[in-house]
Amino acid sequence: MPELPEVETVRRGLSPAMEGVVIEKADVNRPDLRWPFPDRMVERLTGQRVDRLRRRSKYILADLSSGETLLIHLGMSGRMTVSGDPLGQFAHTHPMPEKHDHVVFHMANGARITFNDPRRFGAMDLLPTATAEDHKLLSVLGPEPLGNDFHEQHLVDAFRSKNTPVKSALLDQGIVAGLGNIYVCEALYRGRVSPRRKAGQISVARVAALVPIIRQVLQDAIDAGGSSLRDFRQADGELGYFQHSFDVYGREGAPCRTPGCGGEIKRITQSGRSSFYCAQCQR
DNA sequence: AGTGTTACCTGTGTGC
DNA sequence: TGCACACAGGTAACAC
Repeated sequence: MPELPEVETVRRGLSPAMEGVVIEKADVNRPDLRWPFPDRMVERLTGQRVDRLRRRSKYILADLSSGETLLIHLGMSGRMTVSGDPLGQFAHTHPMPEKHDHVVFHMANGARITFNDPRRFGAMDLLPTATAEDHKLLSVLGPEPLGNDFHEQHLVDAFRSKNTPVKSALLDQGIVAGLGNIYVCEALYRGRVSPRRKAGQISVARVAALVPIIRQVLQDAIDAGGSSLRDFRQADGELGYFQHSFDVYGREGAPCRTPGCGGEIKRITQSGRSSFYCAQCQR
């Protein structure tokens, strides 16, 4: 489950194989992922040109020439990989079909895009492009963390009356859209804020400081091609590299990297998820 | 209303 | 090797 940087990495990888290209055929190999696929999905995709691939939070949006948009979510374990395009940018030969290859797009340029998702927490839907932001999954989202609507005042206002731990607040997609467990941990470490602190109890200055930190963490991860843990692959099947840059995530028991801190990274559970942090320098 | 917990799935790693 | 168990990047539906 890719968070925003991983989804953006996938989108960029798919773009040269899909944008401006007609979907010649779509294989839909099961009736559902997390939810049932939309009615007549194969018919509504076949013959449509992908005019643009966009991203909103962790969703990939493919605007089709029919006036509909294909919404794709990778859930926890979803992958989309490209094979066999005629430009030779990707692997030349198509791989053998694998278990959990739920949807396959056969593009008119010879590329094949395979959606594989073992846990099936992913989703796909078709919606009118003109009113895409009204879709129930998108209408509840807060601002894009890398966009202009995510600014210091927004986060200060969102946190002001929150009695919940800042960890939960930053995971709340209605406050800011696209962060997940990893990047929240990393951003709080860089901001020296304890994940246990109540959001409404942090000083305005420290909340404001989190905004550029969040942007930077995400941008650093995008620049590294995302993080590859168990499941994530870029669209060309390559690994991302940002996992080597984690300061706290997955580093339970390891020394804190803050110069002179001397603390040790701890793991605690907050609302069912692991939080990694240094209790010494994150307050 | 706001907040925490559970459930949806399969795969993998660990310890016995 | 086999087995049980904990855990995994998300999010919606619950139960307070």
